[in-house]
Amino acid sequence: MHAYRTHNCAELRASNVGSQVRLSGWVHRKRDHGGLLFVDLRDHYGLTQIVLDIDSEAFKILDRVRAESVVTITGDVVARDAATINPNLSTGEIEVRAREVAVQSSAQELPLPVFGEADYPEETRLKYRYLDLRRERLHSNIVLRSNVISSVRRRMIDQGFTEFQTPILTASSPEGARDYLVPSRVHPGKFYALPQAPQMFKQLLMVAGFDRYFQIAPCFRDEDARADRSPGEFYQLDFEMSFVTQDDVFNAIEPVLHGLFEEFANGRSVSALPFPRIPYRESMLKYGSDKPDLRNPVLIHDVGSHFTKSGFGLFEKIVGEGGVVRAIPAPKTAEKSRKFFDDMNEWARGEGHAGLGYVTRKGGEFGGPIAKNHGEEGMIALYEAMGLGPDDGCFFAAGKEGQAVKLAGAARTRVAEQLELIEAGSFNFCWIVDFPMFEYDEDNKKVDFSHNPFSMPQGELEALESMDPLDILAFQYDIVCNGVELSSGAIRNHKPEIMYKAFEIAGYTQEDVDTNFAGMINAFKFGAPPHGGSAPGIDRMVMLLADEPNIREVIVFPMNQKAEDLMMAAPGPVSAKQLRELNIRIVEQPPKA
RNA sequence: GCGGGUGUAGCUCAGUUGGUUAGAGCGCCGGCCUGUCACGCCGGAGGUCGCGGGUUCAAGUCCCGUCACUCGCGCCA
Repeated sequence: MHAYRTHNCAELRASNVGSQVRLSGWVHRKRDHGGLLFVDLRDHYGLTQIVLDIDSEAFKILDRVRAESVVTITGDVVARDAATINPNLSTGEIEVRAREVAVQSSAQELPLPVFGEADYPEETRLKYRYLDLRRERLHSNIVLRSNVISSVRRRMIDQGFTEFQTPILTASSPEGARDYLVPSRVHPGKFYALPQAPQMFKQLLMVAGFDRYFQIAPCFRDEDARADRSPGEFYQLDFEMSFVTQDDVFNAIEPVLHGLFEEFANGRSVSALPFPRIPYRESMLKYGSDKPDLRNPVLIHDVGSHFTKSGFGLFEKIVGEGGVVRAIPAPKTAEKSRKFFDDMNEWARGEGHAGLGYVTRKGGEFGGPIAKNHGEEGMIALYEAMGLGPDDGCFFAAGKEGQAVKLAGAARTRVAEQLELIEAGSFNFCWIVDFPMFEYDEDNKKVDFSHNPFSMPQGELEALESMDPLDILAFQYDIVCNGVELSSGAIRNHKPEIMYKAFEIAGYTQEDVDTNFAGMINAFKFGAPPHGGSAPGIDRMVMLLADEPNIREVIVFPMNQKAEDLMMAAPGPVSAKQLRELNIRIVEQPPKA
């Protein structure tokens, strides 16, 4: 008989009754009846009930061990009485009557119970991650993650992509985040950077003629965390394709994402192919965001033209000064109290906005100061333009365009949450396309790249030379699901002369480009194919599929919000010897340990 | 860097207007129990109320500061 097990803890059935078996696992739960002891033995696969009689040697041993100790049980599979069958357990028709017990590892009192579904503080969960990982929800999330990754890999290979590994110790790449730096021992004073993404490498692989690249790529960015953004490191499905247009990229990756989400949807619906394509400007107007949640049916309207001459002086003034007025419908709110509308306004102020105006409507009757001053005739025209009904209320975000768009977008989300309008159980995908190539940087009073400087401008060199830079669009796109940005991508700029020109518009010289992006710009001078790609975030996809609100729930060993690993105690100090070898001196002592 | 929330037993939490010895459930320790599967019953141990200062006859509770965790803003395409 095998030293540890003949079966796993989810395997035994009525057909095994009569056989002698050996099981190993964790003591999940004990139920001591004095003369009789039940133990739920747990492993990765499931639970099996062990029974021990008071007079057995095994009883004395198991009676003493605490929950989460690891034991090996040898015994006989017996059928349960009809009355004691547990239908909630795959092994519920049988139990194992123990003859021998070996304690492989006994557990101390636990800082974090494994049994049950209670919530525990993040700090405890992270410090004792290996215990948290034994718990059902987290355990199955991590298994889901593994299944998602192998499905992605299979689907990409089926689409003709080839998997590569690119360097982890490299030079800074052109993403905009802070780099993680690694000091070089061999070159005192010089540093490697961990890749924020394998951007340049994948483009160089296209130059090298590999045609279709992908990688489940670790990416490192030294930026602060969010609920959907793990600090430090994350994984992308990074891919790149040669001789493609934007539509070719969409057509290649859409079936992968669609198939993947269908595979793990578990009854939830997935947007039909092809996914909707929404121009950036339209998205900012209708959804107030470049990552719209299409499960939310509320659409924002640009209504400034209704207020060029209005009894409501504030909006007239804002429009007159070049500002905008955006309306956010609040459908079927006739029965909502005044408090609902006032609370929304209060919330907007709390978010740092000047306020969120509103109009109420009940049975066709308008209410609120805006309606009163603007006049019924004007309100009817406004409602007709938006297609709103006799019991629909409406909120207004007014001011400078940037601010108003932001407020309108946030209000759209909040209205839908409050009114419970967001469709449950669906994955709604869309592409956001036609991002602007440049934007005006208010801080530095100059034109700068709005996203990736290596995107191909629509219209190429001719556009760069003839158009107002702020009107130039790029072959740059984002894929969004349920309001979560999965990734951005682009058709790349593979022509040095266009690159130099684009950088010139953003205020960089040819020399700047040549020094900072030497590897890539040189490569483009020796025959580069047109190419493009994208890099959907793996963690975020798993998060959506697992229906988890926090990205830590789908990462096996995550760091906390302050980018610390509480279990491994990282980051930590290093020895003086290590620092000497690296020619590094700490100039400022940290405040305290 | 900024703003919100939280911090009381190993864990999850309650604790009224500031008022007696700070409670409950789970877990732990001891005892009882032969059919439980969140087993049940009896008993027990376990507390720097995050930390520091202040107000007060009296502080878990009020005030100031500080720390930790977390959510958001900034940042991150």
